[in-house]
Amino acid sequence: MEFMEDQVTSILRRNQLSITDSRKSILDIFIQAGSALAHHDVESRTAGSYDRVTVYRTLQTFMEKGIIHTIPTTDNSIKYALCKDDCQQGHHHDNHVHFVCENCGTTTCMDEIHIPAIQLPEGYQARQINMVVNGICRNCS
Amino acid sequence: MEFMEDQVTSILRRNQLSITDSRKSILDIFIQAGSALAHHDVESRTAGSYDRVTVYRTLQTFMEKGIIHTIPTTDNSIKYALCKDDCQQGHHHDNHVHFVCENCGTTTCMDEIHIPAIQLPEGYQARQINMVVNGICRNCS
DNA sequence: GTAACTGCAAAATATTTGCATCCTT
DNA sequence: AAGGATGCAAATATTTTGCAGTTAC
Repeated sequence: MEFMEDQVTSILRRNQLSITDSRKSILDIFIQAGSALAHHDVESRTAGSYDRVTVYRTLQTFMEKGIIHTIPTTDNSIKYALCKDDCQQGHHHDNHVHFVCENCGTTTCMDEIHIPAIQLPEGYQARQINMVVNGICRNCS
Repeated sequence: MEFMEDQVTSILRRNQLSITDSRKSILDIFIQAGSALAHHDVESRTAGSYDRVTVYRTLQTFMEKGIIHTIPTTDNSIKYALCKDDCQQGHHHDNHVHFVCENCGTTTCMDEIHIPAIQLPEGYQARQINMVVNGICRNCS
């Protein structure tokens, strides 16, 4: 955990969050993972170091600060992800593509792919667009 | 419920499901609603006529038969929807746009809007694409 | 020192499973 | 009549809340 220490504390500090073990640890887990994680994934990776309630509250705090965001899924699992650009630059842009691998289950944010505009019916106003692509990822193909 | 009786029984029969009160009733609820419903919504609309477990099992059965499908959401609610074309013609096409109103919470399937193609990075294969648009719907604008 | 964070206990909510009974075919 | 569907009870899983003790600043 030492390696990412600077990046982790920097993100927390920038968001006016006090630097605690659980926050550092959970944030580090996201950075190391590089993909989206469900509550359960986070919990299992902390290996019981922190109370389940702390994990819930930490995820919620990170959500409120915009450090992580949820990814829409068709099953009932809520997945959270830390998107590279958002976090390093401190501004949140939501409109990116998410890829869910049907083989390994990994969910990744494809920040670099922009979502094409679509034509909505009369009277509808879009504020945010999410695109979720299911298929086979690079590792599994 | 008499009005939709034919349509409802026809859908059930086509999917080799026995015609029971709860199935007719729940299917009718989806047809009447015209938008996506969470488990909770279905349950409250049955007004306690059926056991909660029956609702779970019925939704699962409908899912397996392809009568309804889930819609990706960013909150933890799973929403189920019956898409007009799918159900009337018995073939399932998943690639459509879903609109979630931030004001009234209604989720609708926009079957008529096709999802534009996107360019995925090397090695990724798309099988299904979901697009979820958040904004203000026609009724709320 | 103080405000905020954490852990524990417990409540509230959501989902699944087993089994006996009832209903559709 | 037989197989499948339902209701009930209960087990399991998930999420939230309150509060006392601890920690970051």
